[in-house]
Amino acid sequence: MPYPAQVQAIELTEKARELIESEGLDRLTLASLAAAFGIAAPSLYHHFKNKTALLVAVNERTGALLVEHVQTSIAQTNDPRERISVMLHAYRVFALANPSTYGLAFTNTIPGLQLDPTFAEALALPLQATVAELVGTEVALPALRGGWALVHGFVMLELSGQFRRGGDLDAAFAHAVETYIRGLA
Amino acid sequence: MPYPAQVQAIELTEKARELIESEGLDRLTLASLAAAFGIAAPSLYHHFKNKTALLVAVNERTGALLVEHVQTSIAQTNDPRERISVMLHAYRVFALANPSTYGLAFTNTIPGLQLDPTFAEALALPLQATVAELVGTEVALPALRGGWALVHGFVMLELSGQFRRGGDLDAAFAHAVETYIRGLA
DNA sequence: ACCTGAACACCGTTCAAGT
DNA sequence: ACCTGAACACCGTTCAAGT
Repeated sequence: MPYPAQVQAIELTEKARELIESEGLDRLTLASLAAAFGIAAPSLYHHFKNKTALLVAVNERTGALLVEHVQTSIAQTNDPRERISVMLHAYRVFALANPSTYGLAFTNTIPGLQLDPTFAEALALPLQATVAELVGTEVALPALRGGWALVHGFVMLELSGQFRRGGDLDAAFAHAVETYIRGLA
Repeated sequence: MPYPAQVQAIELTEKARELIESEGLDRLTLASLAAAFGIAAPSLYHHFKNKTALLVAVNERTGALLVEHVQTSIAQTNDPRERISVMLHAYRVFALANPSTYGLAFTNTIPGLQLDPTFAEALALPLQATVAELVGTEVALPALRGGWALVHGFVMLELSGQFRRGGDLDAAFAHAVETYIRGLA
């Protein structure tokens, strides 16, 4: 017998993303998510295999939003060095604006939560040619990885409150990015 | 009435650290830890306020081990650039050898788990003078933070399996470190 | 002071029964 | 096909009672 679906996987994923960001990951239970749609917790198993699958979907959404945000930022300029700089800064802005879900996407304390393999590629694609232009095709990949590591590490240390000796973190980040790009020459 | 203690907080912390590394964080329950000492789970509350307090203790131990490992490495050389390079490489070696506990120390998905504030200082101390020698006292702090961000980010991306386009990761890391140090000039 | 068994709250998950 | 209440397993935590 047909039964009108009261909820869709995409809505659930988006709501879960919002709840993680507003209430914290530990406050997101299947019961609380279901309650937000007026349904019971077991109903969620018709849309996701289990809670991990739901979180994986959230991470894919986070990755897509990040890629989108970063890609729109690079239209601003054509100079190779500035393009890299703008992209790394845009990346940080997104991470700081979405601390809980960004952190979740890269955590290794919860098993089975890896981001989709195509994510890194989508992120690197618009920059690969630019970087190759600067350092040559051969070292373009390691150079990109270093830049990614720099932003990711800075943001994660920031978000876990490790920079406690004061100082302007915006300036420190800008300095780190400049230093790395200068070293690429 | 006196009752001989069957277990000490330090032993519990160390065993917890080992279990997290060998079995995974999700497999460490208070019952399993207690069972490893032949006692019951509620007994642990005489040594730790709750599970979070136990994990904080584990993180402090991880931080101490990391600082120790990194500090012994820098005795090898006196050249400023090489000192920084050696330290960053030693840092990565430790993180890769202790993936689960290193990740736990910097996760932001579990509330209340921040590392002791003195940790970052202990880590920076032996390098601060060296870096100042290279870039001046004024930018020594941001320069250090950038270096820390680079290693931390690289290792975390490595550990969460984000570098999936092949290539020699050891070489990529060495390249990133060289690039950053070159940029410090 | 330290340890225990019993009990509780919470949460992910399963399932037979409803529409 | 989708949803539900009831039930179960697991785990962190509390507590009164033991040594």
